[in-house]
Amino acid sequence: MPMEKNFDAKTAEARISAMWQDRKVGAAGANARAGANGEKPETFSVMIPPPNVNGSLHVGHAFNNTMQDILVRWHRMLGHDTLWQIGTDHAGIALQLAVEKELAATGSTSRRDMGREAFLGYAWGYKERTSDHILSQLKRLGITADWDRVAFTMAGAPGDTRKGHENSPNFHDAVIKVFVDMYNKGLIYRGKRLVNWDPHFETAISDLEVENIEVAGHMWHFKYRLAGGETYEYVEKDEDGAVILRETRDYISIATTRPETMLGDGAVAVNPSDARYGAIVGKMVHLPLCDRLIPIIADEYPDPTFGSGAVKITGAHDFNDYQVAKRADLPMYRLMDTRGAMRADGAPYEVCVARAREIAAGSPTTIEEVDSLNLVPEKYRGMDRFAARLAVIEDINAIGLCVSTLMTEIDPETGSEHLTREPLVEAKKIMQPFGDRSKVVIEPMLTDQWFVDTAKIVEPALEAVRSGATKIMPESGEKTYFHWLENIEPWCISRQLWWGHQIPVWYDDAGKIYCAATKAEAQAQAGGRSLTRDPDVLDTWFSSGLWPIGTLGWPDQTDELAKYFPTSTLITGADIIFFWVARMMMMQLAVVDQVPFRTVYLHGLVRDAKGKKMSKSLGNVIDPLDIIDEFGADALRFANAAMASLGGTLKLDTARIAGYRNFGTKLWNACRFAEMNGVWEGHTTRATPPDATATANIWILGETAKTLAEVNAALDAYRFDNAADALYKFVWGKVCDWYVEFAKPLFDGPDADETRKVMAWVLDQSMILLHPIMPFITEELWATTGQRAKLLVHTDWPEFNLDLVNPAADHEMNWATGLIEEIRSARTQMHVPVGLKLDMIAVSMTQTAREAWARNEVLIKRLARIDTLRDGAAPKGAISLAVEGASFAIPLEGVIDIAEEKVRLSKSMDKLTKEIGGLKGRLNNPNFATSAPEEVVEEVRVNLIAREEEAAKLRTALARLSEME
RNA sequence: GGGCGGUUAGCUCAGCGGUAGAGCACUACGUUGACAUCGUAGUGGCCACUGGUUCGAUCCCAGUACCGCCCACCA
Repeated sequence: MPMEKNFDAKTAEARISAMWQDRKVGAAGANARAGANGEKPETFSVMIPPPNVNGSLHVGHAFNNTMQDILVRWHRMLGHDTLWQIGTDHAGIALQLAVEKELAATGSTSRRDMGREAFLGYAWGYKERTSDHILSQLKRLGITADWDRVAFTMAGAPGDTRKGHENSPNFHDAVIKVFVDMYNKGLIYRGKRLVNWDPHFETAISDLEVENIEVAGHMWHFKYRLAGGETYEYVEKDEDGAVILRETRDYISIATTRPETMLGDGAVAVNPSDARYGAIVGKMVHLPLCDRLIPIIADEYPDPTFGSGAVKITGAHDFNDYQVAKRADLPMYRLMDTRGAMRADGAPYEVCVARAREIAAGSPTTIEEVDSLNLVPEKYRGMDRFAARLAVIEDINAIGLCVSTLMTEIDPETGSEHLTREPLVEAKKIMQPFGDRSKVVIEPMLTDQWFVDTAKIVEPALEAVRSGATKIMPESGEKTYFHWLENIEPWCISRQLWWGHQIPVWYDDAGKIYCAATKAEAQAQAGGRSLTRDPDVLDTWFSSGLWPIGTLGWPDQTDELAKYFPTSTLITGADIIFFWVARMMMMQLAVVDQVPFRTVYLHGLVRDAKGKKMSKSLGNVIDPLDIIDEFGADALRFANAAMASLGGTLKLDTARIAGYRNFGTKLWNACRFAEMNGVWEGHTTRATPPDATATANIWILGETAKTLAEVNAALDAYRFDNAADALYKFVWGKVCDWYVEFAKPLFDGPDADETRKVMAWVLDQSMILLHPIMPFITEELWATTGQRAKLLVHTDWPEFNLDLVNPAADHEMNWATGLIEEIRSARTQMHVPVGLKLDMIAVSMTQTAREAWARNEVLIKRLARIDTLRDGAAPKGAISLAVEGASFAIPLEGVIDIAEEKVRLSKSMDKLTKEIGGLKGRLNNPNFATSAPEEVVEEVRVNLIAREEEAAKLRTALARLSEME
């Protein structure tokens, strides 16, 4: 049965993928070979960055998983006991968003109407669907993870259907155990803190989930009048100390980009060094629109050179103000509800403000009481924060408390100045925080949350990278890692969501905390008191932070944990170094006191061909399945490998993928040619190369050895691009372009048998070496050619070495191919018809050249389309060729254009002259000879001699041409 | 504001002390015993700019410009 011209990726991939799964290729230790003395096989383990179950995989996942699969296949073929742990992440907030969108799109009842339990049931169903799809996408990519070990970060949580992750360890129990242990060790605490609040999801989020985006905003200036009608002398000076403004004021001017928060101000702060306000520090000002007074306090925070130098302090709604308020022990009045609207709860304003006045006057209070006071005047209650902003501005302006300022205008024609008074509203670019998922403006909000006291667990994570116990690649990643961890903030881990691990904490009526793995245990602690469970769930990253040990069955001391942990390599996007990598480091070290991985490889973001971020709104999202449908998985994988240089962004260009699809076809057809010539007949797959006597055969064996060495070195250094490049150049540039062509005449000669053996071996090695990158086509070729004892995926990685390289054969092949290229080039430029066979005259030839010619005559003649070679002088009307040790002439009287030949030779001559000039220049520089290393000087000398020899031959040829004119 | 990275052929990128490489694109030719998803031969580059170190710099150092990315509390 003859081979088809092309590899049929569509049908073959599905068949091969199914076969790999049937034979449990990915199962831990599938190829594990013990060493010579029966010792334990070396292990190699990687953890997939678990894809979020909120959607489908994009090209970034394909890229990431290709690299993992290349490493895993490589190590498996090396005989290492290999584990690729696969699974998915429940993706807390992201999944909740996806489910809400689906509910909205299908017109179902909303989350709130459904209630927590029904919503969770729906979410589990959603997860089953997306998880199935994601895993099937990964299978189509050809990855050989251990499919019996699909883990899930919420496995074992209440409501778990177990569908899609039947064998996952109970991740929920592990997460809960870690929480309880950390709580008991004082590493997790609860507190009322200012956190980033997402008004859409109505939950706290961590700092990392906030994106600061520059938007066009405004800054308003308001007057806060001094209490009791007091006044003071306001003096403003310029940089040189000259007075530029002096006036009596009864107010202090404050600036704000968020006017609505003034309703919750606790003070106005000025810098203690600010001479303008020294006289009024400690005095009270009247808060506009509100029926209360607040003090002017001194604090280092305000910058006297910015704005008016006075800052309103709203402790409950601004991170800076929060710090000031804490320092000054100011009450922090929360103004908004969970949806970001001005509070409508609590007692009437009159009642609240009366109590606030008492508190300000020193009446004892509690955080809870302050939080219960609603200091939003009735007029604004229930208004959205943005509507309230406009209302506040309008109302302050109406009572004349918007600052007007002196503005200078210069008449461009007369040059005269005149003063105007304008209400001051500055247009100002402001950095506004947005939720990375919800895309709504984040509100700093004073709420009760759970925190990991990261400062207490950060040090081992820093030390592990400092000491090299874990290596981060590229190295710049380590700097990023250090910078973040050295400035780490407490990690807010509680989320007011439904989808996630519910926090294992119960409260009694007095609010006392009982943290325990189960309610029964909590109840045991609480005695007869009735308990209520904390409704919050954990940040999704808290559980994915435990991915390495959780997937291996911790806290049980499983065999896998003993064998595969710490894992070998983590391959993940540089964008989640803080979210995930740093937290895994901290968590694993805190829980099991070991680093989670030896090496971290960080890669960039995959973008489209133009370098644009792929996004749904731009419509430039590429679905990896579409690419696989069009070009095959191997082409996508090869493109991924070839793009994977360390660092930077990666642009995915379909033209490039098409090129690698073509590469697969090229390999396929080379094998087809070999098959047609029966090279695999009676062939047994062999580890050692066959003996070779023909130069071309000796040469290609050496090239194969070089390629193996390059691929090994590249993969060892995580240079997937170099590995792909070496293989591409070898298979296309060496095997197909030259060796297959050489083999054609060799098959007709005395070396036919040897050539068949060599070709079979070389192509076998090509399949093996390419297999980690292009597994499908190579597996198919492996099955199509020869008798194979094992699947290619189970075949041993070769061990032959560079002894196979024969420098003499290399040199001779380079000479022969160089000569062929010279002849072909001359023929083309002289417009010699392709089909015309030519005779060639050896004008001069050294003994070495004669021997080289003799050994490769049949190859050269065929590839250069030369009929005969004889000795003699160059006749009139011939093309001249000069190569090492020989000069040739090809008589073409009547065929060639003398002028054109002259141009051709002159062009070569120019190039040579320039080169010789450079070489001579260097040699003639006395400093070069004395300072440069000897071998460099020698190289230049040898080079110069060779070039001058060539030049001499060319000169002769040119002179002859001139005679003919 | 701080940090990190980039600037090499028309495009996408390698190279990183010895006078430049690949793929794609482009041009010409081509049904040569596998391959037109191909072959052969070509075209195309003051390696961003300015200094410095060196016998020698695309490569090392300093500065400039432009472009990215990350982090950050200027009200």
